[in-house]
Amino acid sequence: MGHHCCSKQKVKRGLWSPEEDEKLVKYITAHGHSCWSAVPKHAGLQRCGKSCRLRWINYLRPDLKRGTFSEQEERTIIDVHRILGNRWAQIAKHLPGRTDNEVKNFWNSCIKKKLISQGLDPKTHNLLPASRSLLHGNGAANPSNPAQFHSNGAIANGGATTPFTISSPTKAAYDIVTAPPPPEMAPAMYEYDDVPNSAGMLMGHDQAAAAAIPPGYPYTDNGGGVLMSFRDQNNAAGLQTSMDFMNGSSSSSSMDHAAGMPNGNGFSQSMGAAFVDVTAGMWTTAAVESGMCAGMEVGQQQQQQQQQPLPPHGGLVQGEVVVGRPPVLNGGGAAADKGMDMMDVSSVYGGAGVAAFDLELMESCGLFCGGGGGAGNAMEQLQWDC
DNA sequence: AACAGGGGCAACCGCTTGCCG
DNA sequence: TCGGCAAGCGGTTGCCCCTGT
Repeated sequence: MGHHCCSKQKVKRGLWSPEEDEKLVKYITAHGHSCWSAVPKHAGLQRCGKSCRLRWINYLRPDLKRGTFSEQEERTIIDVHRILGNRWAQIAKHLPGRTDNEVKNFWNSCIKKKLISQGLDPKTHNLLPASRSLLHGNGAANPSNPAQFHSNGAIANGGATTPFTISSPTKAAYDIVTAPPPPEMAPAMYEYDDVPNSAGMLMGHDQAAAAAIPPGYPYTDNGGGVLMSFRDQNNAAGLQTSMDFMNGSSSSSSMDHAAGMPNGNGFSQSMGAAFVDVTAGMWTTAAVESGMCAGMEVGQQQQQQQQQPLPPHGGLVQGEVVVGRPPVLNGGGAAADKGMDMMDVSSVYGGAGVAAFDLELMESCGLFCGGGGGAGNAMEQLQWDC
């Protein structure tokens, strides 16, 4: 039984021959594919339009990246899958040059097994019951194993929670990035001081380093909140916007404008859950210093990352912040209100073509909680094309 | 050398979504 | 508002190749 779209015509099925590929590529290159159902006829192929479309998207497209997945790509898939589940097309959007089919196959053939071998449920990313009991037994953690590390982080916080990380190299019009710190601050702000010990527990943050932040530095808290900066990459002047995720306010905001928000605080209010994709060191420094989030712990995904200096802007570096439920949140933070037990936020240095912020992901996570600021459902207003 | 089994990948199937008249 | 059509998407199938026996 063929496709309903091509049941009337005799179509070939199965593997594509090089000749067919050539015909299709020639035609698409010359004429594009305004209507797939018309493509096979005009290209001289005995295939249905759907088959042509699949062949083009999954195999012939010139911008496809072939070959094995890199470690970074693998991590991205795992991270995004933890949030989105089997939404392969969405996951593939975070991997330039990869198709949903490719990601799906890679997951089924490789990652799934890896996770299982690490004692993780590939569906939920939680520990499998057997592994959970084992870990409760000795609490050993391997810092070089991110998946295991996550799990131990959750356990250490007493939670049956599912932390997640986000890494979103997408083409967003607005990237949320953190401005490079002043040189004298770089070590304190960007180096991870917090190294999990052998039992998988996370050590406290380097208070001395946090205290070294000069008063008035834009990324420190302003009395219980956390500020972060948005840089409009389309703005030649490099307009920056500071936002306070705990207190639900922001300065004149290009983000708000982009989101069609007339006032200057709607976006940040919706972000009351303090979900930020911000440099982990910065975020935690500010948070810890302010004492805002007593349950916050700083994780380390890779020992290597901790020892590396601040990467050049444009690179992609992922850190991780594991945020425990704070006993008290200032300013009506939605994290406590909505029972968000734990967040695990990647930090990404966004350069050109790298979005450090993905609203779609956040929406999927239910992170836009309304924030109690009367801004309504911000996501309904945010029609961003991620 | 022949065969079986498993893994990986390309392609298909069918449902959903979005657009347009 | 409704129906038809095309595209998008996720799950599934089937083929090919590699490896072990």
